[in-house]
Amino acid sequence: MKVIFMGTPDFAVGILEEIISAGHEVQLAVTQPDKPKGRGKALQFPAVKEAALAHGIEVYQPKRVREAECIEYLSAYRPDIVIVAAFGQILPKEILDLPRYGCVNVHASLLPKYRGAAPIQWAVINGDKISGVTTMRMDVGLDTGDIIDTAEVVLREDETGGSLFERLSEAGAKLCVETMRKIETGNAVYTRQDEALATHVGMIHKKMGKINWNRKAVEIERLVRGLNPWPSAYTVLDGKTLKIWRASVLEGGDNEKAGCVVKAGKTEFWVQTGEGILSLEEIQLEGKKRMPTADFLRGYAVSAGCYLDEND
RNA sequence: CGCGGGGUGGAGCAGUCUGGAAGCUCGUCGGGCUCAUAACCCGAAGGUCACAGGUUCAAAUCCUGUCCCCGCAA
Repeated sequence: MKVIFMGTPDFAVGILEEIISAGHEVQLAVTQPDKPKGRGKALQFPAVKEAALAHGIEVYQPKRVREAECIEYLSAYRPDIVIVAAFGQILPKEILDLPRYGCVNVHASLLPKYRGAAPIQWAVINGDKISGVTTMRMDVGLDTGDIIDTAEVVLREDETGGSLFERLSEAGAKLCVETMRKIETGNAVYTRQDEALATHVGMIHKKMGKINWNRKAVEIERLVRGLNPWPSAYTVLDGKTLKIWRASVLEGGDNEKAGCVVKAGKTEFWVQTGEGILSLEEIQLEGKKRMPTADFLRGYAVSAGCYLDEND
C-alpha cells in the first residue's frame, strides 16, 4: 500500500520500520518540527525524522497539520492509508477522510482504557497487570475510533515506563502490519469502543515526579518505575534535587513521620512513607551521575533521622 | 553564546577560597582472629590530580584555552 506515516518520538520508529520491511511504500513521513533541545541550544531532529532520512523517505514537518496548505500537500500523495503513531497533533477531518482506508492509529493501551497522551507511564504508575496496544480507525475524537486489533502485554514486576515503552512499541509494530494486511485483504473488523469503560490520561509533567512521602510505599515505588527514564521521580535532600531511579518496598515499621530517613547505613537508605518503608536502590543527586545507593553513601553523608523534601 | 554543578588510585568523595609532601569511606590482594562471616585486626598494591599552555623557587590548588559528564530551563 501507499502509506503516509505520521509519528514523532522513538515509540513510532519501530512501527515505521516494520511497515517498510513489510514491503509497503512509505511515501512520506510526517513529524513534528525540529526543536531546540539539550543543554546547549542545538536543534534536534525528532526520532522519526532520523529514521525516515536513513531510509531515504521524504520528511514533512508542518507546524499545524490542520492548516489548508498542509492538507493540500498531503492530498497530493493520494495515499491508500495513513498510519499515525504518537504523532502529537490532532488530525482534522479533511485528513481523516483523505486516504481510501482512512487513518489508522497505533495506541499504546488497550482502548478504551487510557485514551490520551501518556498511556504507557500510567499503566505502570497505576500498577496494572496487563497493558497492550490497539490499532483503530481514527475519527474526530481523541482516541475514540473503532478498534481493529489489540495485542496484550503482561507487565513485569520491575517494568519501567521505558521498558514498557519498548515492548509496546515492538508489539505495536507487529500489530500495525497485521492490521494493514487485514485492511488490504478486506478482512478488517471494526468494533465500536465501549464508552462506559473509557478512561482518559493526561500528559506527564515533570512535577508529577515529586514524591509525596505520605503516600504508600508501593505507590511511590510504582511512580518511580513509571516515570523512569522520564521525567523521573524525585525528592529533595539538603536542598538539592535527588532523583530516585530504583527503589523497593519494605513492609512494616511505620514508626516515623513520612519522609524521615529511617536508616542510612553503608548500603541501606530507607525512607518512611505513609505506609511501609521505601528502600532507595539507585539514586542521583543534582549535578551528579546516577549511581547505586551504596556508591552514593560512600561519598555523601546522610544521617538517619533527617527528613527528605524539607522546604527550608 | 540560556542558568548551574562536576571531572583527584577500581567505586563514591574531601582537599582548590588562604599554592609548599596524595587524603577519607569502600573495593582489590596478602596475612591474622573466629565454629563462621558481608564483622573485626594487621599489611600491601594501585593516581601523568580530564587535556594543553601560562604564572611561580614550587600548581590538584592561581590565569587562559579545549574536551567530556550531569542537574535546571526549553
